[in-house]
Amino acid sequence: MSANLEKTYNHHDVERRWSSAHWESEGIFDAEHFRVFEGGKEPYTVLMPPPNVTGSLTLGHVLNHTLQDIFIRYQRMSGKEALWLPGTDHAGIATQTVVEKKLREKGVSRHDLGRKEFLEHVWKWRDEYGGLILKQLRKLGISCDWRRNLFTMDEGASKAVRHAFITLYRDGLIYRGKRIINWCPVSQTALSDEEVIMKPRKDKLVYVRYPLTKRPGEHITIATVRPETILADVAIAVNPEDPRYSDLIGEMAVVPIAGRHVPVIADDYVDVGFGTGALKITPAHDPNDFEVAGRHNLPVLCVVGRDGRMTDEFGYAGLDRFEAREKIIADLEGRGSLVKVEEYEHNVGYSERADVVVEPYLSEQWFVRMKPLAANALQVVNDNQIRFHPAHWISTYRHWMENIKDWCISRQLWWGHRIPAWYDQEGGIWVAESYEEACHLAGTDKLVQDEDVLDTWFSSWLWPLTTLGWTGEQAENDDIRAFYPTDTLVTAPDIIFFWVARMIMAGLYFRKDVPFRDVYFTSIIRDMTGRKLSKSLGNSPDPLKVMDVYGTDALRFTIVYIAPLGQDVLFGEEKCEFGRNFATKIWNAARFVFMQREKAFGGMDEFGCAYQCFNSEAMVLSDAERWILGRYHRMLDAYHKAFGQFRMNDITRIVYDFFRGDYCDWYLETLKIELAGESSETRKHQAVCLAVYLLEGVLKMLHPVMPFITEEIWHHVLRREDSESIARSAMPMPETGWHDRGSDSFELVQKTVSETRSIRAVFGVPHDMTASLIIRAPEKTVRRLFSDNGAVVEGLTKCNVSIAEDSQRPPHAASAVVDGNELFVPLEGLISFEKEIARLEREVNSVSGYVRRMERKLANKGFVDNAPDDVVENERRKLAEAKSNLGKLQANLKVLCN
RNA sequence: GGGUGAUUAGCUCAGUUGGUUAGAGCGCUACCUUGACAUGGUAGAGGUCGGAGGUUCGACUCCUCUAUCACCCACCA
Repeated sequence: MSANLEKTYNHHDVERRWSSAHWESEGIFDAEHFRVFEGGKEPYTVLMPPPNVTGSLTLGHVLNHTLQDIFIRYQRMSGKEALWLPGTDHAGIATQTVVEKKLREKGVSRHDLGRKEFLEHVWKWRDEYGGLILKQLRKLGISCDWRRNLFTMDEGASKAVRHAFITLYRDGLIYRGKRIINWCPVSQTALSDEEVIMKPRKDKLVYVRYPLTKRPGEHITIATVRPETILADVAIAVNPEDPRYSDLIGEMAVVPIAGRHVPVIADDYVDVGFGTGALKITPAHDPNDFEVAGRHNLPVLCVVGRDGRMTDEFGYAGLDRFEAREKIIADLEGRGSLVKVEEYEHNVGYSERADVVVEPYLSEQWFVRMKPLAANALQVVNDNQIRFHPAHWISTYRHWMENIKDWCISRQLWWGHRIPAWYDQEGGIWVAESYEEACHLAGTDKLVQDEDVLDTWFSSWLWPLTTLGWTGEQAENDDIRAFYPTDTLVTAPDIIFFWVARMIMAGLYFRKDVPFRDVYFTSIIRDMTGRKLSKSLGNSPDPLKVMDVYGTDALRFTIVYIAPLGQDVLFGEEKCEFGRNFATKIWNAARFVFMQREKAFGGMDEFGCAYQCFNSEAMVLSDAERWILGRYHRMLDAYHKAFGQFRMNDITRIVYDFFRGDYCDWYLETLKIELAGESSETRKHQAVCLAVYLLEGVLKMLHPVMPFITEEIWHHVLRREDSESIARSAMPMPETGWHDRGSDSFELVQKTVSETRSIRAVFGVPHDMTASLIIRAPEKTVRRLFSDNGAVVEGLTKCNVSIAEDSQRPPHAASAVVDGNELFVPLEGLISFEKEIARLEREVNSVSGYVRRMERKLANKGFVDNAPDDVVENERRKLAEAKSNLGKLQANLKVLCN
């Protein structure tokens, strides 16, 4: 490897050289429990939210996994034994749907194949395509311990699921019951409440007349949006307080079309103000009606089947529920039962996956009793044993926990963990690890296993345990002892209920300890107009393409830079220019530093020797160097603090600002001048060492965000083996006290340079022309500062500098005042007096306005009496400085006006 | 109906316990291809911080009300 970098930064080469495959073979990212137990290293663990096996990489993954990688790399470099647990989720409905769709293209349904053969197809599909997302994640450069990759259907995880189910069942927290659940007519399975999305929808509110049995000619009118369920009506309900209907309570009414005689009942549930104040009761097709029916001992009739088609005996059977609705409205009208139809917009539940209206469906399902689990899970968050970032998610979490309902965990699918329950011929339920065990318990071998599988999240909620090898019966091992509880969970806020809350419950229940300490909720990524990214909108850029065009580091840096804690992110791939430009800048700056190194030292060996002995404390520093070291340590301090506060976009901002604004724009520019000057060789050697030292520090700080480019450059800092990694190097720590060492005196030089450059630009002094700069500095220390930095000022302003305590003001000069020091740039032939007068007048106005405000402030007794002394003192000092500057500005203006 | 968050320059956003004349990137204007970098440099124009009130010596920052937008939760047919 040559000592310096290639002239042009090529991210493809760099990413190829330091690929995930390279590090996997070196075992660089592997974490071991013995290093915790015997090596005394502190553990740090991140749980990867397992992506769906059906998935491919989205920008959401990019943000999410980059953040996790940043945490992991940072902690690894901070000396912890950092473990990142990867894996994939079997994603029940999603995967089954994908495979069924593929089969359907060949004209085969899963029922044609049968359960066993269908599952073979799913496994085959998973083996073939299931690794795609992990491959893509590797491209992102994330540093997991890939040896521990877990799939939620692996044997260990499956064992854990069975154990969890059995334990909860024995503890009375899982039960089987007949309830109204959310039914997806497309996937033909039950869903949990969380899998139902409420969406506004326009429907018809239909007013229907029900004749009263014993009062010929009289009737009661109800309003419904689901007229097709009239066929299953078992009562009419009114509010007991409603005077309009009080005399009708106890009467019988006739259900149109069905001809059924049903009672008029009174129930508080009915809202007097809605519709007609009378409500039809259809227990099988509405959860509220089901409850009302329970209170009044009413029968339950069902007219909609599992496929969303009618099953009634009134001539609608086989019709889709929405077709039946239209037909019934027409039929009601034909019979004269229809009063009127109103347009009505209301919220309707849709199936998350299939995006169809969910059918409330009465069926036998398995449920988890959530209230007892929620109590502890809420407690640990209230007690700060688990911290949310940003913290405001606690109120959302709390609200859900306090209003929690039982969790429907059975799914009428084939792909998933089969429910470990068997039924005997009398209908008795036997929950056991295996058929054999169930037979043993039941005392018979005539048992049939429950056909259903478990909700995917029933395995996900055990993820913190199963990834560490917990199977329930095998509840203890070295990994769990070393790494549980895990530390940081990074996840999108939309699965706070699905996953985060339930993991907390499971951790507390099965391990008696929280599953993690900190939860970082990532931003939701939107397009530039604020819309959510989605495949159907076509507004979702392909991250792999973005990585290819701009570079993986550029994408990682950009997305973290623009993603503040707790805020949505508007992303357009052109934003990655920002990260790409920064990467290029780093490359070029490093190349420059290495060039200077080569000039000063010749060979890498000579440099290596000097660099390894280098100590900035033992070096005689220039003002610029003292300043940059002060800035460096201040930045380091801010950087580590930002990590502590989970302010991830701050860390990119902090390093970016330092590197661009301070290191490149000022410090490297002064370094050029220093090295071109007359200093001794030793001094030049030290200057180069310092430049490399600071560069290496910045590389380490950037490494968690930009792993590839920092790795490449780091390998050029010294001779290093390919097996070595910056990822295993030590993160620099801040030293305080640089402020006291006068690190800010260089700022006066900077201000002087900027003012002088401004004058040159405003008056159009040609670039190749050397001008003069006269500095009138009343204080000796300041004159000393300028004379020490004379070459720097001359180099950066392209002016010959002269310094004096009280020099004559040249006649044709532009002027400026910096901290009480006057700058004169003689511009014979170039100066426009009008321009200069206008410029000075603007400045005088601005400063005198400031002075007036400050005088008013300090004349205010309330301020002087109430504000802290140091604040008042500071304001006095500022006023004095401004007044002194103002006086000098006015004097210079006066000279011009005469 | 309840809850949460946002509102600062043309655009996208910083502004961490209230105390410098409110900052950056992109875009824009002018100048510059100088031996790290035009994916760059230097200089410049451009906001009074959604609106109204209040607390305070002092408010972009705290409180109240209000407007707009976004998201989450909620069984009124």
